[in-house]
Amino acid sequence: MAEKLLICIVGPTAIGKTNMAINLANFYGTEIISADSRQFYKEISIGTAVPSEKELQAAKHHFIQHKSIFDTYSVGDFERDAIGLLKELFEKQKVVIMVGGSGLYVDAVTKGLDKFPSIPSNVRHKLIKQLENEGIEKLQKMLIDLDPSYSSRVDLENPHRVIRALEVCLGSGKPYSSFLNQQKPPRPFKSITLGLFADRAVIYDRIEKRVDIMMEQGLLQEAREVYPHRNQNALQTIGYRELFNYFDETWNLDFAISEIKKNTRRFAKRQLTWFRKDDQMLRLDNQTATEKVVMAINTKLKEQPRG
RNA sequence: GGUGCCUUAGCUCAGUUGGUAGAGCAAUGGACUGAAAAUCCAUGUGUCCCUGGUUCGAUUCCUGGAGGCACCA
Repeated sequence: MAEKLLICIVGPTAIGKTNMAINLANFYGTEIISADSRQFYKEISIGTAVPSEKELQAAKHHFIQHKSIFDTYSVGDFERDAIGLLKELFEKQKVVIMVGGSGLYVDAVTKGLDKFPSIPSNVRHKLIKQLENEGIEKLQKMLIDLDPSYSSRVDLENPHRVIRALEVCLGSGKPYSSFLNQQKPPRPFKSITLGLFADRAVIYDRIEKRVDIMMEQGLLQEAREVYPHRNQNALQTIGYRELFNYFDETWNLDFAISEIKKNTRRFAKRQLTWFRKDDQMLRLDNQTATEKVVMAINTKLKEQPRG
């Protein structure tokens, strides 16, 4: 059986990933897996730049708006679902496209996460309460005690990191670090990653224009509909949080919009930091024509038989 | 046309009794294995408008210009 290939398209927000994915999917006659941690949720579409109706018809997409903001859906869930779907798709396809700006989610599919036991959600809730009431120092001490090895490596100032490690320690009775670096079974496909890039000024310009377009498309109304549920994790999302502050009357609308633009720029910068460290990536200008992209992929596959 | 005030980082401004400068915001670099569009760490980037003078030394004082604002004509 010929080897299966997953083509991943990554890059900062608003760079043109959706369009590239559709063009490649059509070229290979295949389907698209979305690896975008916010496009999963059906209640939020304008602010997450979900592909348009027309784009969704141009190629079959998966993991777009298949969840609700009331569901909890983690990277681990996504990894499991995506690998399951890929198994099906590769039965009829030689090539599948994956596209998304969430670097961790892309890595979960291509490289795999270590297996962790599932932890009851009340463990985390307790830790969050403890953080609020007693501060981070208490949690830092607990982690140093329960997992000295990991505590010497982790960013102890980062509450999310500390709480995650602690919930595993407390929920499993074993150190968080004991679950890391497991032998992972190799994926039954090879993958190649295309990184789309452009000058920073170009990216920022595209971001600003896209935010204006989102507002014209009715982002305000969409945000207002989910406003009562603002504490849901899925709504800790750029474009919604800022408008919630406007609904609160703590910000005026113009300021909220400029904050959306600023926070999107910073998000794009973080994405660039993440993707920059992948030295296997095939880096492409965001305007590269499809035929040239395909040629670049073929060249890359020849020079690097294993992926 | 006259008088007064202003010109310093991308922006708004502070400051140096003469020893080449610093805040806020913006920005930049980085970390990150089940919250990841989240979360966290670090960083001052500069013809101090131009010109000539005084001075060991001028962004600072003086001359002349340019631009801006205000008031008077």
